Amino acid sequence: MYRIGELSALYDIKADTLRFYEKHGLLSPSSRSGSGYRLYNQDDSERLKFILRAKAVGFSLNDIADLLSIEVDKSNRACAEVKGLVDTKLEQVEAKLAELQHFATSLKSLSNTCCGGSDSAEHCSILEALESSDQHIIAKKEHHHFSHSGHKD
Amino acid sequence: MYRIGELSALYDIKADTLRFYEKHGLLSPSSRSGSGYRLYNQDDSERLKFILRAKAVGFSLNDIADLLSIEVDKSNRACAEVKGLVDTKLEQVEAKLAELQHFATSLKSLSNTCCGGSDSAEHCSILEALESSDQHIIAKKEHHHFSHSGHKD
DNA sequence: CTTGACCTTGGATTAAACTCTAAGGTTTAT
DNA sequence: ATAAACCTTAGAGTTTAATCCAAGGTCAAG
Repeated sequence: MYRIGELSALYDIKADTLRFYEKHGLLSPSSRSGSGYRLYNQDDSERLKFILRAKAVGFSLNDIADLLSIEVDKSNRACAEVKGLVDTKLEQVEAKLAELQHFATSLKSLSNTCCGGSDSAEHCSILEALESSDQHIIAKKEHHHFSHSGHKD
Repeated sequence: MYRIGELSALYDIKADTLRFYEKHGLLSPSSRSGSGYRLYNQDDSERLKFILRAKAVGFSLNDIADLLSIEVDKSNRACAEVKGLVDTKLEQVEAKLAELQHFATSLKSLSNTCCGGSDSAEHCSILEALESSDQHIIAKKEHHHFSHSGHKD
């Protein structure tokens, strides 16, 4: 069991951020102490890790709320629906993956080819390195507000 | 040569966004028409594609400005410095890649294992699927304001 | 039994990244 | 030649995601 300060320290975020996520239905502590302190368990911590991961790779809190709703939604029904949601997100993730692999390749070739030592950096251009890129995968976001869960404290 | 409306249509963004990027030193049209219209060439278009790609995978405009500065910085000096910048970004990209691969794997197993048809979605939990995750790569951003290039129109 | 570091709330402020408005100039189509 | 659909600018407004503040309750150490 973590208190808000402990959990926030664990992930190097502000306690305020945790309260913010709670207010917006992303992460609620599984229990409260007698005096009302938030108490987060290991599952809560995993969920937070998930949120931060997803955020780090460019998903909005809206997107993440959608993803997390899958967990809430489980048990006996709407399995096809769930699969649909997952597959949509999977497509987005794979598009991002393709982008990133492209980046990584470009950056690597930049790092290797051009900057071997104290040589001239004549061709140090990311755009040059990327010039052979032609998938325009650039993810279009659908943005439906994520405050759809009536949490209001 | 594209005018602002053409280029923005090409990438499904607002013309305003292009002006915004210009104001913040991310992308300037290579020329102007007699009457002052912005005229973007193919290189400008490539640069924009790069910006949107980077944005889509979670880099801030600050980060992107850093990346693009590599291009500006080329020719004969500061090669080690450039390499340092590239390698830093490469680390970030690879951290994001690892995150995303994790996501993709989890989502795939979710899609395959659990949701064959109209069965129970009892185990449809992303968190369950992600439970074996233990790298806390969650990128910490350094945020130095990106309006360091004195473009002011 | 009080000091200081925690915690609570609601509401204000910030920063990044757009997005829009107002006031006006340009271009193309009828 | 004039309307519709572009373009220009400066500046205000919006959204997202925090982050801070004020007023106060809680708890462990001296």
